[in-house]
Amino acid sequence: MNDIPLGPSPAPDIFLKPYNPTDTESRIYALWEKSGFFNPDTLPPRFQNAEPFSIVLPPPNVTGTLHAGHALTITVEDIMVRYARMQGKKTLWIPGTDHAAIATQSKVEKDIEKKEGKRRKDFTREEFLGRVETFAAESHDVIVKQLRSFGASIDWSREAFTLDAPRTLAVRTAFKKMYDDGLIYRGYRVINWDPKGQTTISDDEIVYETRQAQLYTFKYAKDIPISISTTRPETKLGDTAIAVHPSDERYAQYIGKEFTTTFAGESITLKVIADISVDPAFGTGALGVTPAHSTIDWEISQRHGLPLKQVINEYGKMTVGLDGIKDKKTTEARLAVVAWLKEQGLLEKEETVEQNISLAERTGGIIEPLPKLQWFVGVNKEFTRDGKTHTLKALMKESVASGDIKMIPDRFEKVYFHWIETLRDWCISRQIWYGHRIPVWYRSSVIPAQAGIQAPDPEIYVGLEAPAGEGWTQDEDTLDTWFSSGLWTFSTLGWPDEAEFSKHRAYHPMTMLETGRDIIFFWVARMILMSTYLIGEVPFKNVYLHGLVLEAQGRKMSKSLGNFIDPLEVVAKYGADAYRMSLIVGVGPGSDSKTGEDKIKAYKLFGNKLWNITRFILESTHTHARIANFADYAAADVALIAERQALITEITREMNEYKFYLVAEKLYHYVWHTFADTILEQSKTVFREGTVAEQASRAQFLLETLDIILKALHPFMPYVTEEIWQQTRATDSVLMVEEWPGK
RNA sequence: GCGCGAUUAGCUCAGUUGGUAGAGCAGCGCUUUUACACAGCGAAGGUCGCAGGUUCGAAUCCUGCAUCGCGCACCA
Repeated sequence: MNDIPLGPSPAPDIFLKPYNPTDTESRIYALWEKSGFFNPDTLPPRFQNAEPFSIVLPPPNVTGTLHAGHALTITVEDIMVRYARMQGKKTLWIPGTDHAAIATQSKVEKDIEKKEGKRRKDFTREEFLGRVETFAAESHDVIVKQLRSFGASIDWSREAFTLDAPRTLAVRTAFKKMYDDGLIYRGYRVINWDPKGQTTISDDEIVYETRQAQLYTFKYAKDIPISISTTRPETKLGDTAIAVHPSDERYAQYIGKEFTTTFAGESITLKVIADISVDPAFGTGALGVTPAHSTIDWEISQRHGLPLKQVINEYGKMTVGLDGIKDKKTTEARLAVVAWLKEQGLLEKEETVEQNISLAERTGGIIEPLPKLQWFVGVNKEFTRDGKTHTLKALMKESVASGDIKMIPDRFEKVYFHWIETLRDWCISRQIWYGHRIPVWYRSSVIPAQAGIQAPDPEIYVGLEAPAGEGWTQDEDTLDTWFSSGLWTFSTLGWPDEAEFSKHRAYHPMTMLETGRDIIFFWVARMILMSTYLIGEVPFKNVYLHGLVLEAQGRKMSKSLGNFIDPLEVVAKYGADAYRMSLIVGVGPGSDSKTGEDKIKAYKLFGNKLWNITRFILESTHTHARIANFADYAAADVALIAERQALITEITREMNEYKFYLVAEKLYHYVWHTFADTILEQSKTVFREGTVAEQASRAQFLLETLDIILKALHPFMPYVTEEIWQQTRATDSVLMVEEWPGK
């Protein structure tokens, strides 16, 4: 197959000009798409019975356009996919986008408020969703364009969306099964309320920020002998107990006693209880228990059967108290309560402390713990399958502990286990409109979601479609976006349609899951949960986690800082190959990296170097036909072949170990400083002064080495290598499906 | 508080199972020689965070410490 005469012209005209990525990239991507090789079903025959390699793209949020982090994701995955394909594997890479519920909705809300001064409540649910969908569609189109521009060799025929019809069926099926097994339940408890977004969020959607706060120490009343400390005096109107450590002798005499007083205008009754969660060394060693407005206190109250008293509403305003407290925001009420304490002579101490405050990741709202009726996934709830008892938490742990899932780098396994240890039930209902509506219908005189716990127990129906009969109302809430993305490895393969899923069964578990280390809990863990429970197997065999892409000074890229690099601009200026190389070289799995234009520019020059190397080889060998399996190599070339082979063996091993950062660097070094600087320079002498045999040998060596370089570099720099491949032969072969040069 | 990671040339980072340090970029000098000036050649640049220990020998293994970053927990 290598017997291809190069023809009379020394090198095609295109090589007379510097390499121009812009001219090449769209043309080459079109060639690949036309080849059908992105789709495993239309790969050449030799792939059809081969071992599969499967991977899903972490679906980008339709909240805007892709950033450098996405570019890294796509680059790493495309390297994996192209390498697997060149190894002859039947390669499937599934594209898709994520509706990203709360992220997208809050983005659209902000845009509408900024441009039109309107809020969500100024629209009907349908009108508002129309706006979100329009926005999501625009984002989607840009994202798809970006994915193509990066060179992603992804199967567009299988593109999915987390909110489309097949995925909706998957979500409802999963929900129903989990509900029937008792793993999804509805419960009234203290949740994380985001007053800004007007919704609950899960524990993982909280970010912490250290701020200074005032810690106040005071008595509730003159005749209550115990002092307590708090940074939130306004919540004390909702206190129903004082907790002390069981072995704290200072307070032993009060345990079991009850005190009633009027605190800042609100009558409160406090029972003194003993609980081991209280730290006797903190503050006064006594803790005012506010069951309705603190997760920890809620748990204490559950242990002791304490009443719950809500004094703050969904808007972060007080519902009880004196004038100046009632109907005021908590921050304002706090000062009023402190003033009242001073006035009453109850305040004993005020000190400044560092405090972590909880913020909603998406909206920045300060989390207000509130009691609410919500839907949860019970991670500790036992269920039986195949005669064995399981919990979701145990399944999640076992998947990694058993080695069925391997994490790269492996240190993340420890992080994962630690997260599981502290995992609590997952709150999955959200009071937002954009997302999967909860597939639950109620029938009663009141709508329970609005009426709270006081509502009479309604008739409940959980199913794939609305139930028959009159008077049914669907739950107003939507599901946490990660509920649908948790199903992603199999909802993209046809599940729950058995016939469809069985066609793609060989691809599941996926060979690889590649994503950012920052979503190991959000996504990786949730996929493991869903897959082990619903399919009975792990979702993937390997997890490769990459780090954050920071800008040149090591800060996170963000639009507000203005240090945001638009990947499309980078591609337009330097080409996708250069951008890909800059993201890979020197960046090991899991570690954060910095990008700067200098680095990208350096790899643009490298593309041009390869271009000129090709030109030189074509010009200096055009009188020699390519000879397959050439055997008469001169001694010097035999040595060079050995050196080349050693490199290929080494990088093949490193590719298998996912050390792409090393392979890219070594190839760069070999091409530039060994092949070009040394071998090509020396070849000039060979072609000028060597014997006919030496010249023939060298010509074959150069041609063969160029091909090997193109193959080895192809996963990293697909465009320029494919372009050279196409320009240097007359056949219609496509480099993308050539065989990797090493074993 | 618990855990993880980082600390190597001005910058960004390699350094596989321990054998007295490497690359890229930037900078400096020289060179316009017919693949490429989007280039070539050359020189310079580091007591591998600190302190101990193991070893014939440690950037590499062990212990402790420091600084930076991150995660989790706490957040009365």
